Amino acid sequence: MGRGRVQLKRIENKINRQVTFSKRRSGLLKKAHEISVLCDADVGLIVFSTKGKLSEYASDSSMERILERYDRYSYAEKKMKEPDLESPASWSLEHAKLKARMEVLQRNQKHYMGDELDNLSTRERQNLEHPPEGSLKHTRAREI
Amino acid sequence: MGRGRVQLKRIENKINRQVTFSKRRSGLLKKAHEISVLCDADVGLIVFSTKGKLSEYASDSSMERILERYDRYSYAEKKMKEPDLESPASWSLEHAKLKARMEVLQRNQKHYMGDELDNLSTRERQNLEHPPEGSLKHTRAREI
DNA sequence: AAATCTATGTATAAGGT
DNA sequence: TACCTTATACATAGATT
Repeated sequence: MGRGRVQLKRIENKINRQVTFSKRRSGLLKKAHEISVLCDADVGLIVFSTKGKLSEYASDSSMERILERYDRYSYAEKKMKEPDLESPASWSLEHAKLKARMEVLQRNQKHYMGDELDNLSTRERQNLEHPPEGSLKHTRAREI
Repeated sequence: MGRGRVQLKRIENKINRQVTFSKRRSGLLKKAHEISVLCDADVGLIVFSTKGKLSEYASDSSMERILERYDRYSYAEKKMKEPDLESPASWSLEHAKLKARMEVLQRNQKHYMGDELDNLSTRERQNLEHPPEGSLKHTRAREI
């Protein structure tokens, strides 16, 4: 592209790497959007820069919903292939991965439900249990 | 691209849409890979076709790890912005999303731990509790 | 670091096999 | 259906500001 071929290997010059990242990231996000619109595809794209900054794109549905769909699909796929009971080692690896992810989510929950819940007024707690009309609508907007 | 401009709207012709999807998907996956290598970025890409078929790309680290990182980042970001205690409605929306995702993961866990655990031999159960050396190494290969 | 400018390399829309 | 071909649109490396 541009004035010269590109070797598919890490760009060592820090400046060039950053510039190229910025250019290509926008190109990638654009293409992700295009395929989602043109082809009616559900797309989720997550990009962490070297420095750890997050960029993301999610079609129509939110990233949250796409990741849920991904989880469900991955699970269904596993069922299809019939869990490999012959190799409990690799099986327990899958389990460990799931568990690790669970723990992250649980930690989040705990913070929300525990620590921060203490700061909420009684009224706010009631809203948690019985959310005002409309506040959850988005969550159900599109079944997959 | 190609022999004519492209309107950014859903391709109505089913055949063309499928063909374009196939071409663009491979282009998108390629670009995702390129930016990850050239710019040392951590990339996760999830694409569901109209028919619901999944395609995915994940750099070095596995998709599982990228999604964990995404969860952690999202959570940290939320903390930075300081939970908006003034609007419990939107707050409970976030909570509902998290909870929904938890439930998917919990369902997966349950299937693994419940139904299918019954089919494992005693030896295999022991491996679950005390996995053989090396079986979990991959999970810790790269801290973020 | 972001914005603009171009020469050049790529992706891909149509069409063909 | 999937793989070629080719004309054209697009993306982008490198340079400049």
